[in-house]
Amino acid sequence: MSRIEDQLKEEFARAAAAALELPVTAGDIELSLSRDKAHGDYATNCAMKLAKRAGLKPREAAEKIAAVFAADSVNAEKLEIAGPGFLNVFMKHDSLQSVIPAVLAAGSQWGCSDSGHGERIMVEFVSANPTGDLHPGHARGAAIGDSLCRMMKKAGYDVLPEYYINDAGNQINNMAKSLQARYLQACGIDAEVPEDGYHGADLIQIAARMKEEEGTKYADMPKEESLPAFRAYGLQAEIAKLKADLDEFRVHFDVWTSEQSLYDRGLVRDALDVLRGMGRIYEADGALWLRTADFGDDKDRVLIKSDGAYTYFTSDIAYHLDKYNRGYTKLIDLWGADHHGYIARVQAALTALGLPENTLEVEIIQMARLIKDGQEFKMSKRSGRSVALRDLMDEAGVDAVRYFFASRAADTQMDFDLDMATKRSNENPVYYAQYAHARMCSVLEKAGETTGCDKYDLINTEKELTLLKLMNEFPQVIADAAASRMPHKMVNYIARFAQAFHSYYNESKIVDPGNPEQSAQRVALVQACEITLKNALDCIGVSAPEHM
RNA sequence: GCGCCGGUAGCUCAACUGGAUAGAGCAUUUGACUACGAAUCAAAAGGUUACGGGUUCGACUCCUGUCCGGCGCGCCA
Repeated sequence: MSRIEDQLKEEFARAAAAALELPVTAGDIELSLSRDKAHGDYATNCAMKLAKRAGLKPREAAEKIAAVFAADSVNAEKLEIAGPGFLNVFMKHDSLQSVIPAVLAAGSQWGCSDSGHGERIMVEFVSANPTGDLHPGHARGAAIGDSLCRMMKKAGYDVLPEYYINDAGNQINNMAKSLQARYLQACGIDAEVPEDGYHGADLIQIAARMKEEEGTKYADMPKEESLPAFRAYGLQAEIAKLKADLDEFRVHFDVWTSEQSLYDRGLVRDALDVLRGMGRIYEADGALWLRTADFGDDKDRVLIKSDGAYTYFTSDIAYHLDKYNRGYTKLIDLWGADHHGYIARVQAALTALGLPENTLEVEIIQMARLIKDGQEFKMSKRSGRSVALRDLMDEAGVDAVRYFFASRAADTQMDFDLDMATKRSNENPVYYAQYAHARMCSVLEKAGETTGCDKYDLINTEKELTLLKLMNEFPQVIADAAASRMPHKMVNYIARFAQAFHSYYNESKIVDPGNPEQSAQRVALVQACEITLKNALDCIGVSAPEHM
């Protein structure tokens, strides 16, 4: 897709192999956009990388490669050796210009590639317990996970986003008891939410709706007897709410898997049988243990407690085995930072099951502190006073929240400044990018219908060439962000691209009746920019408005 | 005590996974609306990359020691 970069890599590989007499492939060549125009358009450090293997000094290796590099074959103007051994390529303008018709032809598909080679990947994320509202940490995971899935699809992976519903554990009983208390309160009966229950406001609303729909018939029942009804009602209400909130947040899951269903379908028992057959489990202290310590965990872990109940760990093993058995060779899990201690034991369990190394890849989503009025906004489980995803969406809007969460690397703690996110002004970076898009649309509107040009030889100012290079880079940026699981790289790209366009816009008159040929070419350039920026924003699920 | 993540400009964060002079936004200062949208642009200022040692052509990045912050270490989920 990124024709120029691929061609350059191949030519460098050929030249290096011939000059240094080493086996070098295009995959070994790192190519980067030069930041300083004195360093040309593209640069590679391959001479320095290969020098040691060739037994040469970096500079000597660079000279040898440069001597056999065929600049003409890749439409390059010239090649220069610089600094300790960098090879800088200066491209002919027409090779950069050719990106414009490529973008116009590809349209909404521009940026897609097959760099993922159709690899089957399941991405499991959010997976919050159905016991309350989604908090900022979940929102961060949702924004990152969904952006990742969007980009992996564009980069040619066969990706499946999935949500795991923890509907089988004690926490559901606690939720049921809490809902029961709220229901009784709604019926005017004195009742208290248990100490270890859920105190969030959402259960008050659910209780009110339950009373409305089913009346007060549970008020007179013994608590034990009515509990299953609260459990069932609460579960479906919480799950429906999760789906609605995530839907509004533009986060989509192809599959929702229920933990309880793993038991119902016998998958937990099956997984246990497999482990038993492999001799990985033993009994001690009345419980059943898995030998995770043999596979890198600190100690062995309990699968069945002495009271006969399964642990969460056991169903989780069954779940991951099921994912694998469904044909996914790569399993990506996004977990909150407070679960990082759990990684070693799950990895150990999968190794014990005989799954290939590195089948499971856990990405840790670090905490997000909420800053309001310049101070940290702490949330309290007890009072149920906390900020939910819904609050964030209401206050700041989906675009701003998604953009902000996607803009930071997942594994670093971050502050979410509500005051800034709420501002609909230039202090908020998402508007900068969206405004660039609106401006492009505005220009195109003024220009009227366009069909592109035969050539783009008049697109050659410095700022125009910058835009061309950025567009050339786009498919590679998606592929990189997907492969490295770093959606924030796309946000960086968006910011750079918007900046380049704003700068160009202020410098140049685009629609100019007095200069029809140049005008037509520039309009086509803007059209290609609009497609690129829109597709880039789509990678992180942010809208590209035509007017603001 | 052990483990994981982090410490970069006044603040919030980047840095193409070892590359050239460490970059953006906000805040501060200066200039630009009689051109397609000023939610913009142009420019200035701001740094011993927590601290020491090591590895090499080259270190914010890798190794090692110390200090600081967050999180985790259950027959909970």
